[in-house]
Amino acid sequence: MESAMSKKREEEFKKNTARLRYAMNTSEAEEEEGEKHDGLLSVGELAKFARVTRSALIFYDNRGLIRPAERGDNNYRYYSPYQVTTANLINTLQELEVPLKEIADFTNHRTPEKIISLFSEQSKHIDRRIEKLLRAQKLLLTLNGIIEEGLSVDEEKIETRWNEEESILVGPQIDYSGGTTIEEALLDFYKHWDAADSDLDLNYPVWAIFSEERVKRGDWVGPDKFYFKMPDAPDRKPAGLYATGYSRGYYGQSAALYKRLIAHIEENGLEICGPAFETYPLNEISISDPYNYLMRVSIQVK
Amino acid sequence: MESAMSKKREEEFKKNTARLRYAMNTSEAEEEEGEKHDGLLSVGELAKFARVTRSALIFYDNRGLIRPAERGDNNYRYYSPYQVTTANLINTLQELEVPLKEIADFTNHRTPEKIISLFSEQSKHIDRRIEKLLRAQKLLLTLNGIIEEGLSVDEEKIETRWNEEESILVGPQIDYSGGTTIEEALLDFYKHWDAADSDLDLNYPVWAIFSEERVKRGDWVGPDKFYFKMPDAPDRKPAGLYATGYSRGYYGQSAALYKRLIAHIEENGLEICGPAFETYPLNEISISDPYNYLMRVSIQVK
DNA sequence: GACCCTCCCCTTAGGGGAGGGTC
DNA sequence: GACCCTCCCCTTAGGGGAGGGTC
Repeated sequence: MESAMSKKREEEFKKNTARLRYAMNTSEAEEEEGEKHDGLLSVGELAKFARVTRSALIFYDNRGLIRPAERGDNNYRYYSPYQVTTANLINTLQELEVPLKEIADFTNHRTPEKIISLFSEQSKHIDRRIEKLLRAQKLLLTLNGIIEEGLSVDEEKIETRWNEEESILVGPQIDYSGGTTIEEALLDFYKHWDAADSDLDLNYPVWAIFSEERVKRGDWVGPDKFYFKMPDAPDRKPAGLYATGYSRGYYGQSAALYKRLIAHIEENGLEICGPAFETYPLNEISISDPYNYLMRVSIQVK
Repeated sequence: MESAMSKKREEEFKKNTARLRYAMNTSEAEEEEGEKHDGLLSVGELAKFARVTRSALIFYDNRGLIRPAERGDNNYRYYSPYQVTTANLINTLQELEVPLKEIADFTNHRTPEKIISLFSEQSKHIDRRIEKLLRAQKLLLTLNGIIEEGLSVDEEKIETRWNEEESILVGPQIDYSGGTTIEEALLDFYKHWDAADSDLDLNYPVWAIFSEERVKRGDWVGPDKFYFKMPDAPDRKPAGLYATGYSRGYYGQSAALYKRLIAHIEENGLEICGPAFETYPLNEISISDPYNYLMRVSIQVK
């Protein structure tokens, strides 16, 4: 590694070091005979400064990532304090999930140009990772909001209330003509968005819409459309007056709830004026027993 | 797991399903004899929708994370489309580095309360991770700026220019009275900040200040203070006129450069009016040969 | 031909000793 | 007593086959 050129520099360096020792009031003899390692660090010490474990440093030594500046007669590792920088750099790259092999490649053949391109690539990578984390966070908070609502609700009562607009992503009209089952329709829904936009976050809950006409007909077996309940989506569940009720059961066991809702609507002299939204605030995400999911149906009324 | 209560619900469910089959125009016989798995997914299909590999799903099955809804007579795995949700949730938690064992614990004993606390804990965790990433990014971009400057510079020329203020973090005055070496002083510098603030980012480059008096005396062996070159730090390298020169060599081989700088200052009728800042734009981070680091000395003049 | 099944071996980045020597 | 050394075995989350059966 060291060229003839740098051999020359090394000699010059030793002269300088001698001068330095003189200035620092230490002698070469003192340093060599007693095997002192002034200003050098043991593994444990470097570990402390670089905030890694001893075993990690031994591992890095074996992998050629940071070789100790010296080995004592006792085979102890002695590191120069400048190696704190190197250890820190390795840590930073590790945090960014650069594999050790790549880090070793870089540190063993480093040039300013390579380092610049490594760093700016990693910086872009950080941007992408932050975006991903923010997306995941939005998902978690959305799910939490839904579950909290599910817990806070009076499951027996049917109420008619004003609901605000909600951001949703609605899928295509479901076609049952070929004997399609609900499960197949749900798969088609996933396929639809999977094909449409590979960047879409398919992790949001999928719920169902029953058209006004279908609800009035008393046909609440298969929904008209599925939709994602997700923020920043292009579609809207319209604001308005909704009669809302709850029930426990598995997906689709909503017939009794629809009947109760319709009875309530009639008793209160209201009229259905929009689709029904069938949602599952407590489903397989938070409930083990599949026959105990909490469903919620809201029908737009006036 | 399934209680007596839910046994009853299951029966009810089967009645509903029968109704559903009727509505959907399929018969029970058709489903049972031919071993059709309508609306169910094979491993490969679920893998596609959930955006994981087949082997990951097999692994999850073995670990009890997602068991297929059914096994065929051929021992094939068949998943319900609702399990896409579960798979997605597992993915999200994995991205957040929740270990599989913990995920399994949660999904096998999930309750709404546990899920809420898991999600909100993870959400806070995301905040912390984003902070860390932004810190790492700031470091990388700072280092890149320094290296780029090192590459773009004319190493031969000495120039006197106006420099803007720079944000730095200055360590304590170095005491050489006990025969302290520079290496030991550097260690003390790290120890100082390590003890002072455990949250400090010690990964920024460490450079040296030589006081005006020391420079004028021609004593450029040991610096007066070390400092971190870092953004958002409390101290300042003052704005002003600086004579700046470059040289190649190892740490501390700066004597010749100081002499050239002082000669330049005298020739140009300038006068030293502040400390010298000795920095290493290209050091072990980007250069392999330790005798070829690029150093830069700036002396404040008027 | 494309999928699916069950082994079985391999990988990354160390952690945690055991057994023995050193400051 | 606190550190350091070199083995050596173990872990997580699968990936990549081999060898054999299924749609």
